[in-house]
Amino acid sequence: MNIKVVLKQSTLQFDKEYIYSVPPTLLSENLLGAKVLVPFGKSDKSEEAFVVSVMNDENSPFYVKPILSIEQPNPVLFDDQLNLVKEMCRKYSCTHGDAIKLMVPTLSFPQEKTNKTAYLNDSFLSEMMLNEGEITHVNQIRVMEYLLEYGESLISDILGACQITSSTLTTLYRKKIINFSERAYDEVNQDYESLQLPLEEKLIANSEQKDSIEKILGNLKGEYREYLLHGITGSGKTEVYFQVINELHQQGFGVILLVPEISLTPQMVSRMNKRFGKDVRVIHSRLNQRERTEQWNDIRSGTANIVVGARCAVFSPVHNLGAIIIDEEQETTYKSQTHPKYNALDIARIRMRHVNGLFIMGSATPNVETYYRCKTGRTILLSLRKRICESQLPTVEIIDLREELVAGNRSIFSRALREKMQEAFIKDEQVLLFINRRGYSGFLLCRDCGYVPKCQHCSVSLTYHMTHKSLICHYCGKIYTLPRKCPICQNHRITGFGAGTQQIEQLSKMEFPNARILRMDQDTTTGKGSHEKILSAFEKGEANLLIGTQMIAKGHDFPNVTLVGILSADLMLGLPDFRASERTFQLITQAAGRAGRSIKPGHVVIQAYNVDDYSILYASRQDYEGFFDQEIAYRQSMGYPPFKSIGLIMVSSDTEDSALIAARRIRTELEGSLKDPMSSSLSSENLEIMDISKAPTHMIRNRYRYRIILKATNEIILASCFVIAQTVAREKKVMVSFDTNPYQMN
DNA sequence: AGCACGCCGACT
DNA sequence: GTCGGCGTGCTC
Repeated sequence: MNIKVVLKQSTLQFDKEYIYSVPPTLLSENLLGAKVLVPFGKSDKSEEAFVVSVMNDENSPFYVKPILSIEQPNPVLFDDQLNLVKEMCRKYSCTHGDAIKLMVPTLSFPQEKTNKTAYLNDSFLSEMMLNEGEITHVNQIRVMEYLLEYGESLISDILGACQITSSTLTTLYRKKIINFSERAYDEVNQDYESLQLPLEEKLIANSEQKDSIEKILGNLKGEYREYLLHGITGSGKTEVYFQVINELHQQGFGVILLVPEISLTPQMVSRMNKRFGKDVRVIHSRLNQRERTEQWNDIRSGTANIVVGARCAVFSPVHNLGAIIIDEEQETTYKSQTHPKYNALDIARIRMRHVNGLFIMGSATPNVETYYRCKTGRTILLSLRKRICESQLPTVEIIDLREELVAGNRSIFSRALREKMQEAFIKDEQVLLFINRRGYSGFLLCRDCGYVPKCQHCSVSLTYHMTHKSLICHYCGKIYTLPRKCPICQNHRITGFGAGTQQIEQLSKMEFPNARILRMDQDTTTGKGSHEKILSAFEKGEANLLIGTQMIAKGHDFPNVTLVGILSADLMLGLPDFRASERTFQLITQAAGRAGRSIKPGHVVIQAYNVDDYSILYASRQDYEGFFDQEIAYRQSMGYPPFKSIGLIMVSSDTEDSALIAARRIRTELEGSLKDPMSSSLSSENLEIMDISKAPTHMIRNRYRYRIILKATNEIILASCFVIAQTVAREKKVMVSFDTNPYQMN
């Protein structure tokens, strides 16, 4: 018998289906989706491969080699996953192996039953020994940066995340910078069988929720259906998900529920556990290889058939998959940043279409692309308009910061915001202050000559970390000491600039000496569960002012918050990104949704310079429809998604010249194929090639970056452009990466 | 990506 | 004569 296989390890140039024969001794029932070893190439080197089809006819056109062995006979990939692999190759121009690696855990060597962890030495942390003299190796810096960010972590996680071997850890241990410890197996892994189930009762749905549930479940006719649950925060989308999952589960279907970031949604996970007990498995990026494999095995074997997880969980091998639900579908975390740069929304659509199931999205501020699908009838729109508890929508006030300047107020707090904050504190009510993460990270500036310290390896300003008294490059992770004086003009007036969360905290302390302040950002959320700690401390009223980035808008309900301030709502509008307006609208709407979640009326103060921008105006009125109408007109006139697909080719090399030369070559190559109708499907009708430009971050990790932006009528066109780019890159020995419809344009 | 083939210059 | 440079092309 003959089979077609694809290689786990290959490149675009030779990635295709290869035909092999199966010797009679190896014949088995379940070959489709199995993992096999095959002899490959002139030297017959043993390669890992996956069976993608079993051929009935024996008359293969060429000589076929027999496979060597069957590694895993039970299908490692289900039929719908095999289909997904093919679609991903087409859509993202990745290899079969690239796609498959997202679907199977890569447990290369057996691991011990204990979980060894490493953490930064306390004395090291307190003495702040961070300086360039002692730690010079990039790998060691990476580890320290990782541990600073995540706290105590599993060794396997560190090795994987920092791309290092254990020798680096040994060195750091010898230098007394880190320590090791061991945690018991059970601490990390729940014992699902002994998990006693105080199963949560289902709540009574209100009429809107009931209507949505009925519409979704009424359509179980074995046809593909796609829904958008459009509901403001607090309208009870979660309960709709749960009742749908419950019904499908009763009927024997499996379900995948995606959430933006597991660590921000502990309630969702615990409610799922309470509701569906031992049938639930949780998948997220903090799992180590063995934990991941265990969860995956339980799902693949059918021991559990409900999966909650982050982006990567969309590939789970769930039996009889009935639905994929994506909560907060507008979140950027659903788009992968590494090749293949898939979007979980697209993956879910492909999978559910193939199995004729349900694809359900939920959001208060849907992606423009998603809402457009509703308008064109491809997605069924279900609206939840009422908040469950009888709370009122907050009142919104827009402050023009230019007028504040004219009035002589150069503080980051407008007069109105300061007044409202004082009022709230007097009434013993709570305040949330949002700052825009992007463009707001603090950096160091010489007040005399204007010098800003930059990373030696990346063309970005270094971020000032007050807690570690150091400068850290957010691109490569290198840590620098804080200069005492300006290296250019030797002056000492070199200080922090830009309103990072830390500066805002300090300014708030000065303005409101009586406020009890909590801050939530990268620095205060190291270690597991720290998000949760800060949020619940605030919920309990241990502070009356919480300052943070968008992350404070998620998860918790704060009934005593009556005032929300957005310090600079329009910072993102200046970015060269076609999604800037959409992101601004989403930020404001989300932030506003945090005000007045109970009987007390809420108030929102939006500070901005571009107060006339439609994203700010519509957000202040909580008018999604109005925003959408204007935004979709803009997208159409400019030829942006969903009307056309944007492709981004990034060429990088260790010299400026070679990167630019390769980028030019790619561009001429692409232009050539436009004019040559015989060679490809590309034409000037379906593809527009922009000029080469320096990437906004021109250098990262010592590599120079140029980009070419493409506008095409569909994504398949882009995929063929990427193949051309890839071929040129191989010739010119440079690196290329590509992205379709990126969420960030840098 | 590897790896073999193949076609030229330098060398024991 | 042969060793080895790396340009080109193939991998069931």
